[in-house]
Amino acid sequence: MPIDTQDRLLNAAEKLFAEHGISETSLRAITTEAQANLAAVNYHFHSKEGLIKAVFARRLEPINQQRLDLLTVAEQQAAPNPPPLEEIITAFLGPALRLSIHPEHGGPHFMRLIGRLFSEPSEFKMVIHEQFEEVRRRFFAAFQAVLPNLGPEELFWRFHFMVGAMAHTAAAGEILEHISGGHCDQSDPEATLRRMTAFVAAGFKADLPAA
Amino acid sequence: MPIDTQDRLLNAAEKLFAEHGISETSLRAITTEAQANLAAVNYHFHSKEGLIKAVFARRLEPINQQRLDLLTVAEQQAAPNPPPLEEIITAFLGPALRLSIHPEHGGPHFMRLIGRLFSEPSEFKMVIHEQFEEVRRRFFAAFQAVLPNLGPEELFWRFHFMVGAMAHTAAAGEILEHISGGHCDQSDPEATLRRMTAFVAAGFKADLPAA
DNA sequence: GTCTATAGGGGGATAGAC
DNA sequence: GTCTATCCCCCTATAGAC
Repeated sequence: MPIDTQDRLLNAAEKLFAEHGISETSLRAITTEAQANLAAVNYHFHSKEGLIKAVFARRLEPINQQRLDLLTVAEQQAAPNPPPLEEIITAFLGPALRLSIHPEHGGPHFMRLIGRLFSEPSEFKMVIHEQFEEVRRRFFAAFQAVLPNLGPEELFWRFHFMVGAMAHTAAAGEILEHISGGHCDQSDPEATLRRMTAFVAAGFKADLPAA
Repeated sequence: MPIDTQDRLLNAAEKLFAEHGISETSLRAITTEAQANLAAVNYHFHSKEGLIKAVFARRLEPINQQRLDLLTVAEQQAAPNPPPLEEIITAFLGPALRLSIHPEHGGPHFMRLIGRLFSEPSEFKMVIHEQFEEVRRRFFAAFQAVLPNLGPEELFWRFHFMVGAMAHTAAAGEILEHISGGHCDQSDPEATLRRMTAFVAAGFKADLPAA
């Protein structure tokens, strides 16, 4: 069955935004890729900005919902204790890292987009940060529960470092394989998830640096 | 003494690129900010692309040179043993994180630019990756020497995670203070360096994840 | 070296026919 | 809902006077 024009536009925009950047992608390029008419974007999304927001909204909500669900399950299983650190980290990183093997949820294209998102100019970021509000709050509380010896400042920094490792990996795309001389294989997201979780968990558990 | 037109253009471009993004910044905005004529960019740098490359070249070479120098010193001090892990990490992260307090070397503007660089579209990245070639090679070897139990694949991934934490922090700018509710203070780069080093060093030393 | 003026192209958005 | 045609703006780059 054929895909709706609206979805073809979203798919084309997602792909081209990820490959060339948002500002670098013209509506003309998008409508050509989607085999739609130039005016279709304005009809369906009112403007380029409307299209951009729609591209992100379509994917972000499910990912963040999945994160919250996984965290909830982990918390219920461990109750009344807090869930182990590694499980919290996996609940956060997993849904994002697994994107690459779910073409029906954007696959590698959206993964690169989301990785790049964090370093976009501030105008774009503001819209998106609201989407992460609840996720940040819930996970922050979960981290505090298993790491009671870390103050909020230190904890926030470590959370930030984790997001950096994740975003950088997501944004890297196939480039990573090239610069590593073939050492880094991204085709298995579960393997990447295990590596990243091990690294990040150790970082969270690190001794406080000497002041 | 007044500053050269060429430098005013580089400074203006650096600032505006960091604030709004490269593609989003027009030569008109740059020449206005620099109080120079529109044609000046083409006269001094031949094209917008020439200006972009000049903006990066001016700052990247000194940073990477400093990294190599710090690594060399650490290696000489520790010889014939490899330098401790923390010193290698500090040699890599320090020159980048300290940028923010050196206005004469671009300060916070270039810091945000360099952080964003890694997630720019591939066209920009290719030019830049060559600049990092030697740094990557030397540091990779240094890491291998102190962490002989890690295979090249695992080591490359951890190197990658470290770069992610650094780039994400650099790109975040003042946003970080807002979203952390004031918890994260970026005004002291040495404190950030200590935090990041502690986190990353623990990550490097983490046990291998179960396959 | 620095300016004005302009060429020449591409962009987003919209009106109005179908 | 979809198309064509077009408006109007802003962009980069350059020619040529000073």
